[in-house]
Amino acid sequence: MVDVNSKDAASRSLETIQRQSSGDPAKPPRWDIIELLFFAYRDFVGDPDDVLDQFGFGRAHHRVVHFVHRYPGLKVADLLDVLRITKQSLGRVLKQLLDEGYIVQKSGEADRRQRLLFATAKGEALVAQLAGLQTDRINRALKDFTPVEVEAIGRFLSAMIDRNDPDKVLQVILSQASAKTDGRTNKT
Amino acid sequence: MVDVNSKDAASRSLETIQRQSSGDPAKPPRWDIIELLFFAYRDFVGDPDDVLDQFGFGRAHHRVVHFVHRYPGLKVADLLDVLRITKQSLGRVLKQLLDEGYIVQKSGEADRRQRLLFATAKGEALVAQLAGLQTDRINRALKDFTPVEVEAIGRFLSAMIDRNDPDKVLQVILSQASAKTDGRTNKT
DNA sequence: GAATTTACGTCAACCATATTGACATATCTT
DNA sequence: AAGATATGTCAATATGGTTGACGTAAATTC
Repeated sequence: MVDVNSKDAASRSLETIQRQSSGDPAKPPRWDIIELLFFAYRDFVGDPDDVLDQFGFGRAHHRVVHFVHRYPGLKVADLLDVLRITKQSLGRVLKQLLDEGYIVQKSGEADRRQRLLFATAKGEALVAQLAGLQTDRINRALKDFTPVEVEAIGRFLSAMIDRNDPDKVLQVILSQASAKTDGRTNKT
Repeated sequence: MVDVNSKDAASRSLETIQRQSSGDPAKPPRWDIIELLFFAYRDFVGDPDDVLDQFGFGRAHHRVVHFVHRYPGLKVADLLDVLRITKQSLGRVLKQLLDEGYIVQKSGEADRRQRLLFATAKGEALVAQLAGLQTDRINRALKDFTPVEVEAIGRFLSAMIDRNDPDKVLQVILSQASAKTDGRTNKT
């Protein structure tokens, strides 16, 4: 069992630490958000795992096929920026997805060195299935929230993301997110 | 570059998929939340990485020492529930943290088979430093939010977590989260 | 009190996913 | 023609996860 004197010991050490690290007791750690994020993400990414298993895939494959599906014509270099892994690491799982027909490559027209990536119907179906599971969880969670609250949640997640990031895909996502926010803000 | 006909192709294939998988066009995937969560969590857990590197540790060590610090007297079995890994996998990183003095074990008084885990001062300092980085990001993100909005964000994260989970630590966290919510709700 | 179950540890093999470093090829840019 | 860029590939290595088997001590049950 979790020791119920947790609160006791935790808060005692907390005070000590505050002074040690920053000397600013006005900025206590956000334990609540830190831990809620951990568990929320754990369960969120856990949903697709069983399905992926059936396909003989892992989370790496999910990430790749997801972003390729969502941003058709994505370059390999873009994908590396998004996933923040090396090309060698990407290579392995990308090759599997290509070999098994979830993704296809086309040479860029303007720059024929580029390999533009596209999801096949097979790839789209897989992404849709996985996104369906995650969407169900999200819809369940948002069931009793007002549109204004939902907007605030999106704005928070968006604000948690690094801005100084030359990631093309991220730019699209953030501009879409702020477009929605602007719309709502005007209405208010 | 991300192909700018993304929107085009993505929405075309989307309609197709909706009908395929569920036949319910009223439940489009929540692409926005799905992707915001991915990027937010990527950057959120990315903060501690550099510090951990300096200590010769990885994210696995972070998770272990974090929960031990936060819930002093945590049993090994509890930790396994929280982290959802096997004892063999936990064993490796736990042994390192014990050997290097970030964590200590005590036998349970009531049940002497149990090894209750406690963070040392060294362990607490590490957790505090890492939590400081993540707290900075959270505070930055929440800077312009109203208390009501912040409460909604916590409620959302909480609602994203599986309920049917006999995890003791999680029960504490969720009860704390709902306690806060209740307080605010009464005030409203 | 003996048998069984529980909590934990450990050995060993293996797998997925990541890394660094070196090098190759085709293509674009200068 | 020279150099830079986009991608692919070979090889070695690290981290963190898995399954399976087995051991020990302590609690529980019969």
